[in-house]
Amino acid sequence: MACPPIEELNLLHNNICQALGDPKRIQILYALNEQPRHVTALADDLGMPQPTVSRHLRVLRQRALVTTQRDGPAVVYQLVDDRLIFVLDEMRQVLRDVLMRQSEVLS
Amino acid sequence: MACPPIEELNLLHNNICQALGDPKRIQILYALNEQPRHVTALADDLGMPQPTVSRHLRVLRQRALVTTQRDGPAVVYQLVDDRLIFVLDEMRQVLRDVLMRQSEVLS
DNA sequence: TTCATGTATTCGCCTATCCGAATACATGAA
DNA sequence: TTCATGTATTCGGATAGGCGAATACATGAA
Repeated sequence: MACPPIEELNLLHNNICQALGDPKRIQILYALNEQPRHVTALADDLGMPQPTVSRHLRVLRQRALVTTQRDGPAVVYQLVDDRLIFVLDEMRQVLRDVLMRQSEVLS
Repeated sequence: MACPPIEELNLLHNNICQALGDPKRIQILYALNEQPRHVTALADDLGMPQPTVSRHLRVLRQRALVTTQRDGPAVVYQLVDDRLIFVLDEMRQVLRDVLMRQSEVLS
């Protein structure tokens, strides 16, 4: 039950939490969980400019949350670990519950 | 397996991911999980200035991740839901596994 | 080598957020 | 009411991170 050492919390923050710091990156993670994709396919499917997607993917790649694989001139991105989505889903569930309890108190 | 609607992803981002966007706030969440505390106690235990802690707590409070309770002139903060820590621990575990696999590949 | 396709980066600007220092506010006791 | 304690906010400056537009780079086919 002890707090993890500060170095480990910084690791957690730098590698995962910071990567989740933009809603578009969360959207990209969910999209890649649904199916690995080319950069252009992601951009089309999510309605974002290609450079924007590429920049966000770089952030995710630098933090080792996605992996890449060449396919001719294209690059296929995929999630490095399904559990990232599980964790996001759990956060959504916690949020739902918290907001639910909160609205009950207010009523 | 479909992606959640963008509005829900924004909710998730605004309420939780953004709150995890500073390592000091993660530290505070872990500290509060260990034991609910006054602002000053938190500041002392974590070695942060009181206004800094207070500002971070406001962020957590506005996102409903902590609750408050008056105790004379002091204010006791506590985690709104234990699962927040479970989620953080799971993220740490995923990160450990990913980094482990990565170092195996490199060797 | 040249071109078409697909991806990554750079630039400049703008906004968000952090911090330290100072100060304002809230509570309860005397 | 006044004071001591504890908490919250404001201010200014610094930094980080986002975006659009333009451009550079990489790959494979011809």
